[in-house]
Amino acid sequence: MLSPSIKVACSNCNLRELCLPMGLSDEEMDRLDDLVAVRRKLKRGQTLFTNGEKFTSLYAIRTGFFKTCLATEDGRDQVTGFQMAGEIIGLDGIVHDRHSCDAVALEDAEVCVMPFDRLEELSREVTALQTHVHKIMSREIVREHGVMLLLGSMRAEERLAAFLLNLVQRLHARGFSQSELILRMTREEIGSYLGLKLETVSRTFSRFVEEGMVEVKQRHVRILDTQALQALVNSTSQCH
Amino acid sequence: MLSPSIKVACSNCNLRELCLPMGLSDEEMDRLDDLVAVRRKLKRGQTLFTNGEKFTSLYAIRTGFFKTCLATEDGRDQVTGFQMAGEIIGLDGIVHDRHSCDAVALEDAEVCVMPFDRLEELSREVTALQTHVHKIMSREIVREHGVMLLLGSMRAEERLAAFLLNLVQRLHARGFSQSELILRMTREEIGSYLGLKLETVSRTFSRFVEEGMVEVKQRHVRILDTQALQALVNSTSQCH
DNA sequence: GGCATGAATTGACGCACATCAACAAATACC
DNA sequence: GGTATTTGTTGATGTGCGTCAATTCATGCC
Repeated sequence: MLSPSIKVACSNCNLRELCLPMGLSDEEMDRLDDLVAVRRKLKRGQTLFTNGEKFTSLYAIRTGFFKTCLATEDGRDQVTGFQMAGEIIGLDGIVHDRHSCDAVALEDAEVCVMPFDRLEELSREVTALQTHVHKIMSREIVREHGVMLLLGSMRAEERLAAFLLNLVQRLHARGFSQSELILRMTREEIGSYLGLKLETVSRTFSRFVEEGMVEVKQRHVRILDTQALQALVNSTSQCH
Repeated sequence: MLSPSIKVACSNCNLRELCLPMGLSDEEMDRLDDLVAVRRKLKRGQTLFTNGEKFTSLYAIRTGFFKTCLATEDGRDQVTGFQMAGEIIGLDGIVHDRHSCDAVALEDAEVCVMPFDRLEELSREVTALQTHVHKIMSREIVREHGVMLLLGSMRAEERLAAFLLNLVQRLHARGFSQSELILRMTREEIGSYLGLKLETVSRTFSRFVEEGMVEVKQRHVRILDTQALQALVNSTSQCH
């Protein structure tokens, strides 16, 4: 717990090396602090924004875990990503000034609200910020390329292995374990993200357990053999 | 053919309503013209950039048709997009200062080379340009969301229908027919993009023909029943 | 604390798409 | 202009994952 006397600001946020203020000078960071006027707390299950809603701000996740998902009229529901502390959501809204997906908190969360017009204004003056905003958007594009590869050409085992490795890697960058993680999402949500049915996700987990690659107790996962998972991911070659 | 006396510039490019200079004043457009120092011609099959190559510029397609694709060590090859005149490619390179995919000309093509550092510089001064760059990146993110939905939850017929409709819609915005198009890519490339094998693409085309929805003669496609294709796309609901 | 509800697991079965293969058509290349 | 190569079509067969269903296990709620 932060003592109430310590200002909640980018400059003393422990995510500053991962989040927007990465690489900014003290003075520049102060200006970014001013911009982040509001923080918003969400309970598990609440939506940060929804499809069709007017776009005003990007959101930097301070704590908690989100999913973004696309729901179509005909009842399809595709999870397009899972986001954790230090990551930025809302980029989808920029094109049409409306959000084109839903962002839902998968656990109690807090976000920094960054009004986009002010962010554009500031990034016209602070080159490092401009660069960083561009990189964040580009990173998202590249990430989605990876998901397309996964959805387009991987088998269930490969998809789940890639998913787990990606999660631990990101958690590790945030100071968590390289081998243990708690899934914040259901099997169904994992399945939606990976283009699989929840039963297939469950079965694939079980197969990983049988083969001694992971331990799974509900949402608690311990990775026992990272190498084996990694081998699974880059190896369609061996399978035929 | 342009007479040699007419300067090749954004200000008299017939794509200016679709490309970067959209919504810029004359003076601003002149400044963008200066930035586009080089144009580059490519023969069919040539690559504009490849995975790992140093990132320097974004490219605006003047003429021709491209695919971007991701090739992994283990021989997988995922087409991540098809791009036509007026569209911008190279955004993937911004994050790591290296391109993370290949861009290949599917027919003879010409692109405007836009050095990214100069583009950043100019977009710090020209607000409309800054906005537009952001929108272009956001649009790409949203497009990829759509592809994820397609790959994650659609059946072969739905995927191909969505693909065809998307293509004609974009071609139509460029002044081409709403119902006729020439595919610049092979069945295999379509399949890669849609997460299907080329045989499945071929069979699905044949089924569309049987049902009178399209005419297909090799790469020449005529859409006979847009409604039916559209109905296919948004209707998992009916299929179970 | 017990009941209700949602989440996860596991099995049996079916199907959409992949795979393998043969052939036809178009295009590229001497 | 004829041959080689690439691209596309179609059929037969296989299989990975989806579907349906039953059961167990958590979690939340009076």
